[in-house]
Amino acid sequence: MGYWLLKSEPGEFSIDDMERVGVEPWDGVRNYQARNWLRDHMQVGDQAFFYHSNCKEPAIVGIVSVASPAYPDPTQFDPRDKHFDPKSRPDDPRWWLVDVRFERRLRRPVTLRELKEREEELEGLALVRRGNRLSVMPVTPQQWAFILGLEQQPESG
DNA sequence: GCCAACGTTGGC
DNA sequence: GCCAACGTTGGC
Repeated sequence: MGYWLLKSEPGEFSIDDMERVGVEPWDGVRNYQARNWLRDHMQVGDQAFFYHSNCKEPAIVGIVSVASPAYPDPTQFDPRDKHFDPKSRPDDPRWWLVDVRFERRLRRPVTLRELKEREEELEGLALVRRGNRLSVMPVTPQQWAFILGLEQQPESG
């Protein structure tokens, strides 16, 4: 079982939206490293943290699961879509996605600030590295378990 | 292949 | 809204 973290701007698509729709195509990823994780490493059934970025309180707020194998992101071929990529060809798609399924909310948001305070335990997690912009990143089983442990504690600091 | 310019991300 | 960090682009 693989573990991941997916960023989403709550102004665009929040955990509320995720819960309401149930299953969502994770489209719009336009970063090659993130694309590679999606396309080459995600497996159906993998678990992922749902992270709110670029907002008042950046935090992990929920858990989703991978609900489909990777397939070409249809928005790259739609000229009216803001994620349209004129250089991508249907016979050689550049951008891929998976469907994700809502699993649950965390008992409380586990904030970025809090995660950074525990950098010793979360060493290597891209999210807490300075300047990181990756929107799809792997999480180790140890990091996954540690963050689930944080969820069970009241926020400190 | 270098690297300056530019656009985007995302915390603050 | 600011701006540092980073990825991409394109001239050379």
